[in-house]
Amino acid sequence: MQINMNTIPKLKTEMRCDSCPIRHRAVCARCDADELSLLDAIKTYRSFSAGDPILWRGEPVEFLASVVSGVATLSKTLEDGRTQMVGLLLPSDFIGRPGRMEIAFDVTATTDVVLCCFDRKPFEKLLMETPHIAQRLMELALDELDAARDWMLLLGRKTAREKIATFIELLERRSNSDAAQRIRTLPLPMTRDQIASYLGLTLETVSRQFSSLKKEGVINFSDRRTLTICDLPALQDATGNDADGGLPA
Amino acid sequence: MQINMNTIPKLKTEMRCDSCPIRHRAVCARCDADELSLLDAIKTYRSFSAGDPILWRGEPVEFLASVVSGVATLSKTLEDGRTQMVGLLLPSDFIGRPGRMEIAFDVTATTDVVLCCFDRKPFEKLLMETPHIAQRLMELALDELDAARDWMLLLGRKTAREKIATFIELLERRSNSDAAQRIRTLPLPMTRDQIASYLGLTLETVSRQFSSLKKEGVINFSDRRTLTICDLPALQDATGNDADGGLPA
DNA sequence: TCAGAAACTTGATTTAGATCAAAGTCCGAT
DNA sequence: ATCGGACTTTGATCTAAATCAAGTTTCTGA
Repeated sequence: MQINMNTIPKLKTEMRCDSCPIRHRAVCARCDADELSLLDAIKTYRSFSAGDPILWRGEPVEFLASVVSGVATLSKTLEDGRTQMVGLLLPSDFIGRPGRMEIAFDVTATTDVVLCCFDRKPFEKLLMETPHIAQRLMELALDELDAARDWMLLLGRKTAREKIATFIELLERRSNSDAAQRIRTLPLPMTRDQIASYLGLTLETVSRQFSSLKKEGVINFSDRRTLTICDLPALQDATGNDADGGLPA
Repeated sequence: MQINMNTIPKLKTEMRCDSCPIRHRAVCARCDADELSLLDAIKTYRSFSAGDPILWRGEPVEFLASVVSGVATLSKTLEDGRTQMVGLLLPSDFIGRPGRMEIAFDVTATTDVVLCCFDRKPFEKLLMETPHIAQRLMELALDELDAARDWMLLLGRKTAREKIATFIELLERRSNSDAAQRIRTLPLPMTRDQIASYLGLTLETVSRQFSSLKKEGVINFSDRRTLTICDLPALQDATGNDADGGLPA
């Protein structure tokens, strides 16, 4: 199944940027109407099914892209096959690095994914000429760096329980669930195995920790991919993070 | 000892950018002579002694800076005191985030450190007007992101031995040692405790792994802060990384 | 020059999570 | 409707690294 971003057919859908779900968070967030139309002119949508590889490590990539919908993962592998997920790509996240064709990890769709892709050459030209795009890209990169550092703390020092609680809290925070709902339901976008890979655990440990949080009434599963947070404060308490968190949004 | 970057006296040394050791790698790397003189006008050197805190988490910072010499660390702490180092700052690395006063980690000097500091306001202005600076800053941020992802793999999946070997190999790679020397000697810029914090281990495990690599003849210590790599291939083999590594430099 | 502290090493013991193993559940395809 | 495989749960056992505990070496400052 040698599908990848370079060979997948382009789908020029009719979606207008105005009504794009990630319009105000993605790399185009700061663009005005004129700038947006420049991006619009070079964009192409591509779709991937759950499980499809999107990019492979070391392979040259002709595109840069924003995730429009769905969830993709970045992962790295040691020579003997141990793998670690090094990033989750959720809607509005950006894929690719200007000025470099190769990436140092594999990108895989874990749910059905739609990408908004930009051909490298014209995008890089636009980047030079459009500070609003360059600035936003920098901001996204720095946000990812912050997230990567949070994850280093998790991987290096948190217990299995804290890792699971942090993961659930992350999904909750990045989901578009109705704000002040006390009981929140969210789809788990990955298998236990993939969650384990993200958290530096084994799938058995992930399963046990889910079971234990469930027994304590902190969470519940209506089905194994659909999670309910029954006690958000207890969950936050279990993350090991400082309670402060900074100013209210 | 409430020393920090905002209160430390500025030392306007006479060093000219031309002869600066990080001229071609730091945020100024792409600047031409004119651009360099703009940076020169707003730069100030600040010195820190080994052990000094440079910045604290959450405190507003009036400066952005490049490391000129010495080694500093970024670290994060959980509420109960467990800490994880989330970055090593070596000469040419950049500190600070345009557009945000606060940082999410502590910065500490582990050796004597000299920073080349830029006042936030004029630097951000310059950033807007000077694509060569903005581009280089983006490149540095993306390099750090790559490094952070490598470290996530290390923290999540490597054994203690692999972590130590990777760490030594990193120091070797980033040191300016004479290129094709078969036996290389390098100073360890940190204590065992700090190394443990960087690698997600305890200091005892760090010590044991050093001892074991020493017994095998892979490394040697002339003094506990001075390391000799006796068998670089064996060391690289012990990192768990792919042998390929990409093109020769 | 020496006392005390900080940094480091090494050994003994414990433990969180990995590994090994066996069922149980769900889902899509015939 | 049911078969087969992918995914998940739970239990038993093992182990790498943490923790606990002495010592030893090196550095610092009086």
